[in-house]
Amino acid sequence: MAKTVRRGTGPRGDHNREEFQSLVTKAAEGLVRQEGLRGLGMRRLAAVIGYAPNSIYNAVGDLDTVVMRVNARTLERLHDALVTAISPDAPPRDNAVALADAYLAFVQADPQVWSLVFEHSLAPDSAFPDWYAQALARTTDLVDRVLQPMIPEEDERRQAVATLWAGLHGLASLSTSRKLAVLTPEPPRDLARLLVRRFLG
Amino acid sequence: MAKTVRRGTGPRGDHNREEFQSLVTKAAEGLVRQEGLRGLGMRRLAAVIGYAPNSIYNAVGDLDTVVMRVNARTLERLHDALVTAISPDAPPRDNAVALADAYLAFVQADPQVWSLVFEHSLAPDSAFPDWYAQALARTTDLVDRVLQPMIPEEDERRQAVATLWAGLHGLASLSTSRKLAVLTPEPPRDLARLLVRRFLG
DNA sequence: CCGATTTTTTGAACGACGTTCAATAAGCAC
DNA sequence: GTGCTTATTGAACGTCGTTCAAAAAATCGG
Repeated sequence: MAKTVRRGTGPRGDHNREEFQSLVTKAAEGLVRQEGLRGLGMRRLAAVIGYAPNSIYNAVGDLDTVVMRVNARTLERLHDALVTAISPDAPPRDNAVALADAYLAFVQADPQVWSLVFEHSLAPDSAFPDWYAQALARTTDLVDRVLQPMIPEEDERRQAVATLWAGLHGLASLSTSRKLAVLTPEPPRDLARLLVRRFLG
Repeated sequence: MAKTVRRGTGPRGDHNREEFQSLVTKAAEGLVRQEGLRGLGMRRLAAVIGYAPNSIYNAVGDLDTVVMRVNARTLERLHDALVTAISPDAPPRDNAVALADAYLAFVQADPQVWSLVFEHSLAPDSAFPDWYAQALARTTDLVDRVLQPMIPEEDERRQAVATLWAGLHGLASLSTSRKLAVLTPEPPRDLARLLVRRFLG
């Protein structure tokens, strides 16, 4: 015995790089889910996964990078949730409403993690990350495809997608920060349906 | 001489309590305007106004309180900007579009300070501050009055106000975080007009 | 006008934080 | 085994928000 005692340094061999990154990301997501952005700290995160902070710096990067990774995962999860909400043979209008419903359901089920995507503001001089733009485009493309039969013209449809997307975002954002309930008792899902129906005429 | 030398303690008599609070709020607003939420720190704020951090704690409170005060001021400024945008004898539709324009112009002119209102998320267990709800209601009431001739029924109008307000917020929010330009090259003002026009039929 | 009390102001300290440095140990190629 | 790369760590640095206790100015009662 006493052979497996850690002496403090050296690789453990428990994870390869990718596994460790995933471990860090999921642990960070859990912290945010329970206590929000304020609950996510480097030392705390390291303690949760049972490593020293430096291991996170080595394999992932600083706190901003960790947040970005959580956000990337959130966008993927949102995309998956939206995909299962639409059915190819349903009327476009129904699909649009179903997308709005799924969006708000996703946000309501995981408000703190979703909020992290927008609470975290990247430095205004740094370039917009490519993977981030792509993850966003992958999701809004879903809306684009749903609207295609209703708005065949490309530019017009792109504007409609952006506007509807922003509208849903606004409803979700004000909802999670309790600024929507102050204005009206209606659940955000009803307002989202109102928005989609009125916008699509 | 040397009579006016500060020896480190005791009131200065330069400001009464209200003036000092206003001084702190405006200095904090300036810091946020230049460097965003990350640029606002207690020690830095104290240094800017030439006092010790403790004086801010004494007269105002902790950093969260300072942020709240800046946000209250921002909502007031937004309200003033919106009031001057509408004219009582214009068609309601034009006033609605004018409100949207003024909103987005305000955000574009002061994006960092405006973002602070939504970046700062209050603790989820604490009660929603009354003055905050009132400042919000004061502003959305403007929208309500503008829509009154178009949507006479009260409940329906309240929902329309909330939805439009959230939609504008979403456009502004995605715009300041550069997440809207990724989707479409149109300036947010055009999308806001699209939203208002389509929504109001 | 003076003494007591309240209010304002401060330096110093505390604990926690993000991040970096230098050292050490494990895994790996040959 | 030997040398090299990689993972891992404790300790340190500077900064931060906040609190404490003391001191000085303002205020008030007589």
